[in-house]
Amino acid sequence: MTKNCNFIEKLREAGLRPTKQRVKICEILFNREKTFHFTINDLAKKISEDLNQKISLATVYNTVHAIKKKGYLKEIAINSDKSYFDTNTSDHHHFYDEDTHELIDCDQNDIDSINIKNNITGKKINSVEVLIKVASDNQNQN
Amino acid sequence: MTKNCNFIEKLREAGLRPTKQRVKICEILFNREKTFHFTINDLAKKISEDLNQKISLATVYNTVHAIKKKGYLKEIAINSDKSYFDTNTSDHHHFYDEDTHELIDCDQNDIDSINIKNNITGKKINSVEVLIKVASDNQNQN
DNA sequence: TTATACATTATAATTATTCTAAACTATTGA
DNA sequence: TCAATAGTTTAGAATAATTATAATGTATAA
Repeated sequence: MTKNCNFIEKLREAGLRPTKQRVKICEILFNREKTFHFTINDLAKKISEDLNQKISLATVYNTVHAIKKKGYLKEIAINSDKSYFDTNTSDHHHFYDEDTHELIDCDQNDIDSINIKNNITGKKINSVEVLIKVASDNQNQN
Repeated sequence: MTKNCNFIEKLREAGLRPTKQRVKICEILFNREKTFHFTINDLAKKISEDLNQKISLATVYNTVHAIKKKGYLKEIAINSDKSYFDTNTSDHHHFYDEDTHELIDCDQNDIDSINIKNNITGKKINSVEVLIKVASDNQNQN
């Protein structure tokens, strides 16, 4: 239960009230060795599996977005009807497996750093993300 | 009207029957100097503005996807509830203006070519896309 | 030109996400 | 401690993008 206190502090620092629901969601998202990717649907399913108590879908959306706004989650742009999130907020890129619809972190060594030589005038760059779409060799693209 | 014949040929070559609707959509998409970006909604609106006759939304979706499958359109991954398409099918990257929700082609000179040093085993790379999100300097990042 | 396979259409269905308004809860300060 | 209040959760409705359906229409091949 010391873990919970951990998240309570974290949420408080982020200016988010540490409600039961938020703490539970933080546990699921951050109380693990490795970072991971998820959709809201994945998360909602995991919540109802791991907990005996349910959290309203609207709350899951609100909470994920609140946490994301504070910078503890990244949203990954993929062509899909779903939004993907990443608990790894460091600067990194992704492979997207079009067969399995799985997102995979791209190791820093897998790709040279991206160098933008010209930006749009009057704008600042918020993010630079590379998405590498892959699929089985024998499968037709798309 | 020679233009139409042009698209009729193109569609036929792609194995798509050159129906009235498909030809009309091709005209709107490809009968112009510069390539451009659009959402299905943009396109549907433009159709009903330019033509006196309407094309069913379902047909717009079907046609765009059929044309895309043949490689005459690219779909661009943006974090959004909408799908963006690009009539420029060459290898290039994008700026996305978060203020105006506008997609802007990234010139080849604006960015060094991307070099993937390690791919996922057993998969082939279908595409490598860079999305550079920009916004006004004085605006807070989302 | 006629059969047939493919397309179009309006509308219903589906899915992801956001909104709403009522009930609830964490926090603040008396 | 306890009430006031500001922020949160919730179920369900609303919205928006997209896909499915099934009837009607049309291009094409023989």
